[in-house]
Amino acid sequence: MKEKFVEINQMLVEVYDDVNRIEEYSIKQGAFSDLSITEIHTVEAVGLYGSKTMSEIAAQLEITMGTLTTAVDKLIRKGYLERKRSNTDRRIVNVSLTNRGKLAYRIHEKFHLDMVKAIMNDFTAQEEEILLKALRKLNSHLKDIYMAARQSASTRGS
Amino acid sequence: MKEKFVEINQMLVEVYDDVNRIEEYSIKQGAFSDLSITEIHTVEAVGLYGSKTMSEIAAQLEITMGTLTTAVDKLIRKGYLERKRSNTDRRIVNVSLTNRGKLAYRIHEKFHLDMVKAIMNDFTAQEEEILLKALRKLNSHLKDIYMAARQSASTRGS
DNA sequence: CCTATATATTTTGATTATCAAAATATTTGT
DNA sequence: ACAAATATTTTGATAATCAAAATATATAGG
Repeated sequence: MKEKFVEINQMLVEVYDDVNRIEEYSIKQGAFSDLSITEIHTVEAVGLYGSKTMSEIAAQLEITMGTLTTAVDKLIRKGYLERKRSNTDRRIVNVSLTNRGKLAYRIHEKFHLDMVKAIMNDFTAQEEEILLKALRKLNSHLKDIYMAARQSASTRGS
Repeated sequence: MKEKFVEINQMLVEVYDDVNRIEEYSIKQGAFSDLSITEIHTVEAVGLYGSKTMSEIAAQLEITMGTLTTAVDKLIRKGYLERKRSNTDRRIVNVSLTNRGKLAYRIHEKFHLDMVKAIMNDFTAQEEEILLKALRKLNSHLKDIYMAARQSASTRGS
């Protein structure tokens, strides 16, 4: 029994590392080699449609706004993002993707989908279905664990 | 059909992010809060048994030896690692875990297994088996993709 | 047995990602 | 109108990383 857990853990760790490294390599080739993984993720967080505020993006990425400010500065310099002060509330900054940013978003998305397709290639429809179900469960469990950890981290000492 | 790929991709991305964050929180609590995730991974790479050379560890972690040198310096200062020059070849440095390092290793390992156990708790034996199979497949596919990317990255321009 | 070359590691100098806390600008509640 | 709250940026610091130069040691060929 423990054997199985050990192997599942091993698999998860390796999958994790591989995904990370594959993503890294895939960016360094390709048309957007001037973006780091972190930067791609910021582009992803801004999203294709409309704009988001600095607070929204920072919350989604779980980084401080200070960190985000410098990240956005650089992505604007590189031509992927746009910054616009809100007219209704001048404190708020609305960040959106430029056309170049949208292109980067779509290409990165395609890379992800291609990877999934390659993986699912020799899965039967039934296996696919079961995997999806298992992943949903796995994901929801992780979210629970994560929320609990987050909670205990933020209330410690209070 | 594409729908399913999109969801599987989404699940994988979220699992990835959650695992990362859970690990981070779990370290920041616990007895070894003076270690970062990167440092825990270095401890893991050194391993419980015997010693490894700088080159071996750097290769395993896919970082340069320069990076590793400073990482090892700090982990020695913190009492997790030991450095010893080989007697048979004075160029070689053998790195091993101290008792404190071994304890950190075991506790981190336990954290991983507990997480897997918590996740698998309400999986049926059959689901467990299928997830494991899927993970094996996923992992082997990722390794293939990874090797190909690595190859094309290292031969580009030659 | 020397010397050139190869190997293992460390040092140096730089960059990127990150944070917490202070500063700035703007809005809102009383 | 002004104090408190909110949104963001700036500042000053640290960690992780790399490539290239420097150092130390080993090995192979004459």
